[in-house]
Amino acid sequence: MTKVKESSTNQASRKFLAECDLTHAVRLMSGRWKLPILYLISKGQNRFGMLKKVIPNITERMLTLSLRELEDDGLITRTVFAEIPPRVEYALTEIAMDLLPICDHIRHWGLKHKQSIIFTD
Amino acid sequence: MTKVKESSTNQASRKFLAECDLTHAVRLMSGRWKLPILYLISKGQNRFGMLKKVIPNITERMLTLSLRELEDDGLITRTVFAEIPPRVEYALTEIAMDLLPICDHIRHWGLKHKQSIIFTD
DNA sequence: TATGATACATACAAATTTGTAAGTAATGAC
DNA sequence: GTCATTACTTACAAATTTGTATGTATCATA
Repeated sequence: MTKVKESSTNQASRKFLAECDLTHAVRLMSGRWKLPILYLISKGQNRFGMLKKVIPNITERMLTLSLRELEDDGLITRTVFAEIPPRVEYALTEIAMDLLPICDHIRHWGLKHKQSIIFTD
Repeated sequence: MTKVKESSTNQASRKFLAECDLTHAVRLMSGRWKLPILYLISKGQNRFGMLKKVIPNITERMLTLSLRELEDDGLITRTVFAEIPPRVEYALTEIAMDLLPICDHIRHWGLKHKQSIIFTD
């Protein structure tokens, strides 16, 4: 969620893990607000103000940071319109749209997992 | 990776997000070493020492913490044998095995994403 | 000239995750 | 009695992520 910092074991293993396609992918989804944002954009909530309204608890700062990261990771595009007051629209990229059906699988598994825990504890 | 701390906005939104099956699921996979560990256990690397050997860069502390969390989350089981030197074996739970095919999807998407970035930058 | 609307930016602080270094416990082999 | 083996634990520190509070820019409208 921030810039690259100094070199360290931390950075080294991050790089190492990025070589694996799986951990690379999971890292892209890993910010707290990333997937909610992606999902909502796909549902038409494609402006800063809209997202702010529909995501409870998110702060403007985190919304900004998350949008920037999603953009840097090639998951959303950002279009600025030369209007006042400003208008900026976000949209999913193709690769992000490919992620949506996988998210359905993950969501389904998440529910199953919740239920499996109820019956185990 | 640690205990529950004081109440805060942070905790509040974590709880909120856990209500969503998708973010709940992603959170389970989100530790840096979680999926590598799960994968390796599924491939027969089911002891502490084995995992330590085959996962470059991981520290004993992180391995311990990750294994504990996976256990707490119901993704692996831990079996202690009454031997000296100690022998402890880990195994995937059923719900964790259900995750494996989904991981294949995610991995495949991760590769596609990497390629999409190469051709865009 | 002041206000509102929109989409941010910035300085700072708290919470969380990850890493470093050293130590523990049990016991059979030497 | 010392050592090796295995699977950890603990105190501490660094790095990363998330949150709080406040400020900025533009221009049309009142």
